[in-house]
Parts: sequence; structure tokens; C-alpha cells
Amino acid sequence: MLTKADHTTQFIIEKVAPLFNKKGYAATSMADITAATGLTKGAIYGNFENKEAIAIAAFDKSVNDLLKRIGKHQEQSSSPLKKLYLIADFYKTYYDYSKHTGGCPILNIGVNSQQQNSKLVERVQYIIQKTQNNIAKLVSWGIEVKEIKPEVDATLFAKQTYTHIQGAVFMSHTMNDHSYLLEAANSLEERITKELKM
Amino acid sequence: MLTKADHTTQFIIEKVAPLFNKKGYAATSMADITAATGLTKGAIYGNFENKEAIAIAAFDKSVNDLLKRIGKHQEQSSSPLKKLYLIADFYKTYYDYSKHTGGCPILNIGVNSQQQNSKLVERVQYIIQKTQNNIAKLVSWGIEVKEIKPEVDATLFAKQTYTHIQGAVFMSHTMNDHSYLLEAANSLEERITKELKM
DNA sequence: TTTATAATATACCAATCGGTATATTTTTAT
DNA sequence: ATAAAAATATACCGATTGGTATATTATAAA
Repeated sequence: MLTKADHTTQFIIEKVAPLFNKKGYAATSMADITAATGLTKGAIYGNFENKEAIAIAAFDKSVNDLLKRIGKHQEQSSSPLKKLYLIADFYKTYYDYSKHTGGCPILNIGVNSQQQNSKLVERVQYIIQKTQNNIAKLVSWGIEVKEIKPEVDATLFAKQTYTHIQGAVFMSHTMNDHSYLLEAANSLEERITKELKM
Repeated sequence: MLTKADHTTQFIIEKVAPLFNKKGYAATSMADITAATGLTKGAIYGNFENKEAIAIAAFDKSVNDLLKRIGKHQEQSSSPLKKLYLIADFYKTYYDYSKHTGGCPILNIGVNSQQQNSKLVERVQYIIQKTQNNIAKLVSWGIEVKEIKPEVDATLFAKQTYTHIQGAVFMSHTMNDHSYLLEAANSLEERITKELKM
């Protein structure tokens, strides 16, 4: 059964995740957190050990929401090649989505925590590796079922793809310009068609 | 003539630029600054109006150093096409260089200051636009002197190139892996050869 | 309805924050 | 060498930081 505190814990994470995402760990104060939740310090510290634990829970929530969304979007097809196209398609809508969650958690927390919070950095690295592996697996799977050219380097393609997309996320957000993500998505679709497709 | 204070001002900027670059505006305290310089608050505030002014001066210094370096690297050739190759070549060494300056100022300050310090964000945006324009101008120039195919979209190429590079900068630094930048540079060289070169 | 317990609010802590007034030292011009 | 000015150090300010001990309130079991 879900206790009262479980609900409060979830409530805090939801309210606070965009805050940490936007402002980063150091710039987000406990005062910000009590203001965003309408709760007092007593309630916050009754549910979390310290500020770092809140930041980690917030990051995990942001990332899980994102990964679920990408996963759902790929379910529209069961073909590995088409799933790759759907990943490109997903990022056409990512500017608006990430804007209302306070930015991309991978990018923001990755940059913000570089020398500061090793626990957060480790989590970012794990998620990046996981996402890259997923792309690489789709390519390998596509090769197996003969949708994708056998000579394609799955790992390299995954790295380059994710690198380009994260670059577009950064550019779109700092320049306030949707087009970087749109053009990166288009470019990815072209690469899939020209370099991958049988 | 350069007064004592002018030297001190420069000295402070040099010592402090990597700090702001690494930790961001909020996480860099005046205590960090006095510790890094060996000076007291009196000396710091005698040379700067406030913390924000130090952060801006530090960012400008980091960026100017970087732009000078890229500029110098391109002077190795007077051909626009070769200058584009030299830009790719520059970023093969950028991981080590940016590591010792505390990371890429464009990326770090761009992400760190998103909702926080509008003056810094404006400066980042200006530098990104300027750098993109420089790349686009090289392409246009290359078209004029018939080194580059006339049908190439200079602006689009510049945007995609810079986007990919910034993505690689992010990935290399958060994953502690030089190869993202190397592979992005290689990929850029290939694009120049296949899509641009006459 | 009473009682034990869980959850939240209040009031406080020392430490640190950015910033400043003033004292002291260092530099420069005479 | 001396006086004026410039630059730096010291000592302090109120506000805010993350965190905690305790009081109060809400919940759940009896």
C-alpha cells in the first residue's frame, strides 16, 4: 500500500525535477524547493536525506519520463529500421517537450555536474551508454533481418547519431531555435536512408 | 601605460576563468576566487564591480583565447576549402585543450546560464552566431573561387557542422572519452570531401 | 474514541553567501 | 625623501545557505 509519505515523496520529485533541470544543483536552494512544493523543510527532510538525494531522485524521474516517451514512440513499429526513423521523428518534437520540463536532463545535468557531483555524473554516463547501446542494437538487429546493410558499423553509427542529436539539443535551447533539432532529425533520416537502408 | 591594477585585473581573470568554466556562476563563490588568486576580497572588489562582472570577463577571456587559437590554426592555409579542413583538424586537439581550461566555455556557460544570467547567455549566443557565420563565409568563399560545389547551402552546412561539433564536445567531456571529438572531426572531413569539394 | 505512530510545521543552528567601509600598505609623481 | 594617490588587506554587515531538534498535526490501528 502507498503511504501518505510515498505520495508526498512523489509530489516533491515532480515539482522539483524541472527546477534542478533548469538551474542545476548548486543554484537550486532548499528555499526554491519549499516554494515550488508549498511544503516546509520539515516535510522535505522527512522524505529525503539531503539535497543531493532530492537532486538524484529528480534526475532519475526526468530521465525515466524521457526514456519511456522515446520507448512508446518506437512502439509504433516493430521493424528495427522503422524504429530508427521513429527516433529521428521523436526528436522533431523534443524541443517543445524538453522546454516544458526545464530542458534536457542529460545535457543539463551532464554539464552542470561535471566536476561537482560525481553521483549525478555517473548516472548521466550510464544513461548515455544505455541509449547508445539501444541505437546500436537496433542497427545490429536491422542487419540480422536484412533491413540494414551488413557493412554498417553499428557502434560508430550509434555514437555519431547520439552526438549529433545532443549537439542539436544544446544549440536549440541556447539559441532558442527549434530548427537545429529539426535539421538534425532530417539529417539523421537522410543518413538512415542513404547509409543504412538496404 | 599599464597600471598595477590592470595587471591585477588580468591576473584575476586568468586565475578565475577556469573556475567559472568548470563550476558555473552559482557554484563559484567569492571564497573560491580569493583562494584561486591568493588575493583578498578588497583586491577583487577593487578591480571588479561584482561577481557577475568577474564571470563575464572570465567568459570573454576563455572565448577570446579559443577564437584566437582557431583563427591561428586556419592561417596555415589561405584556401577556404583547406581552412575548413583545418577547422576539423583543430577539434582533434580540442579535448586536451579544453580540458586544461576547465571545459568548453560555449557549452558550459551556455548550459549553466540558461535561465540564470541573461548577460552571459546573450554573449554565448553572439559567439555561436559569429562562429557559424565564419564557417558559412568560408563555404561561400569556396564557392566563389570554385573550390566548393555551387549548390551547397552554406548556412545549413555551417549550422549542422557546429551542431555536430558541440555535441561531440559535450559527449567527450561527460564521457571522458576523446573519441567522440575525433570521430566528429573525421566525419566532418568526410563531409567536406564528399559534399563540398568540387 | 482513544492511543500510538507517522508526517509535517516551526524555530532555530552554525557556516557561508556576496558585498562594503575603513584601515593599511604599496606605488607613483614630485 | 616625501606627499598624494592608488591598490590591497582587514574586519565586518545582513541575508541566505543546508540542515536539525522539537513541537504540532494528521493518520491509522485498537
